[in-house]
Amino acid sequence: MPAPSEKPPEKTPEKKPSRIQIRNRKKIIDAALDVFSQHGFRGATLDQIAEAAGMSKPNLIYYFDGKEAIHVALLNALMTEWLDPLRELDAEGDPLEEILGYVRRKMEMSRQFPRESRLFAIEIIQGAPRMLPHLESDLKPLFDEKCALIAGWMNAGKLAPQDPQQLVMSIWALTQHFADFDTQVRVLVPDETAGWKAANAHVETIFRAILTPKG
Amino acid sequence: MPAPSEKPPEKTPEKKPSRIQIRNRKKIIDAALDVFSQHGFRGATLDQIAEAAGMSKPNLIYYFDGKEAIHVALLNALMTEWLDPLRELDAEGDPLEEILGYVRRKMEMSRQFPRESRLFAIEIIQGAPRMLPHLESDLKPLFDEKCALIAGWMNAGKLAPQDPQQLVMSIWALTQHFADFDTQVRVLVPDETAGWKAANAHVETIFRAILTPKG
DNA sequence: ATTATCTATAGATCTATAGATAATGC
DNA sequence: ATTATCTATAGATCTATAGATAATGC
Repeated sequence: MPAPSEKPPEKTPEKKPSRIQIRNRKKIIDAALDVFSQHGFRGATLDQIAEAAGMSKPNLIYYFDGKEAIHVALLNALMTEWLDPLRELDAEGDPLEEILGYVRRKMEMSRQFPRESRLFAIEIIQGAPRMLPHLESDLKPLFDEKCALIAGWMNAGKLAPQDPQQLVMSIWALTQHFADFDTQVRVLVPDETAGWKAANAHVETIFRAILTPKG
Repeated sequence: MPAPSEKPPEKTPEKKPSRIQIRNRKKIIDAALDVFSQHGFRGATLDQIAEAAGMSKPNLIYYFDGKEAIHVALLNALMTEWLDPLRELDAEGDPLEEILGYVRRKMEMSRQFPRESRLFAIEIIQGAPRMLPHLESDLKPLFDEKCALIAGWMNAGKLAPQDPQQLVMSIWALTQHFADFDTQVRVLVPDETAGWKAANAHVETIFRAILTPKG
């Protein structure tokens, strides 16, 4: 057994960041969201991020260890809030309304945060090289927990029985489509306002139809 | 009015390509599909394509005008067959079975041709810089035509009434999800065979539920 | 004193071309 | 003769660093 150390057990001796640190790291992360969500990791350049952030390229590297560190920091920062709507699925609520509420929140996120949706989409399509650990450690347990909750609701006869995993993935597929494939949707349904309204209604119809327990 | 020309009206004096031309252009396009579908246009390099095609980098440029020409040729070559399942939607068939058949064909394409699905997905997510004209000229007319057909079926009481545009986009969103987000699906539903089976069943349930006319 | 920013540039990577050589088709 | 392939490399682009200068916080 080692002798007790003099030092208190401070694991990371990081100083607290200054106000400028905080502000500039945020600026960089937001600029990185713009650039990475549009071009993917390899297609994005530090020049583009620096331009979008309004600072010089070496200054980016002053705040982050490099291009990859910026990307990882961005993914980390967004992952938690991206999963919040699913976390809010409440075992105490009315099952059908809980799930429809989740669907509505996801649609709202697609409308308000399309960059985040596209960032994750590109990363996953490309094999999630920098996000796979997060999928395993963050997404999987939450997914399993909520699938079990939904399965319980089905067993109690509150929802039409079906594969809970497929149900949740269907919600993602449908809601995120409108953010990720916006370019295509705008070609086919030029009226954006009417399109969103119709999309919301259609998605709600789908899940009401398959979830409402029969007789 | 110009005097009639001596020459016959040959528009493009291209010679017919040799067997080697055809074989090598195919090899390059297939290699490009591998690389572009995984990394997107900017993230892909000619080195990777050359390696995948088993030929030297300058040799790629001998067969195509450059990186962008390869990408465009690839998109052109795939667009037609990618839309074939939708073209097959037959006005003479049974409406519900026609649409369920289309859904099954799309699921089968996601399973068999995930690279093609991802190639288009990345291109569209990034704003379709090299595909927007095709969306307007090829996809849009076909989409409008088939939406009109579906609307007719609904008016005739053969299908439950709903927004045909949203219906078609829902089919795309759900079926393509399993190809594009395969990495995530594999984390959440590790058993691939069972996963596909459940996915097929679930997607079919959804469209049967919302399309079957009431009463 | 420490933190933040800038200019200049090294070194790697990438697209594309030049120009020579090899293979193929009449 | 024409088509196909290769080596070598020019020129652009990109990430990251070095090292000097400016701004900020006790």
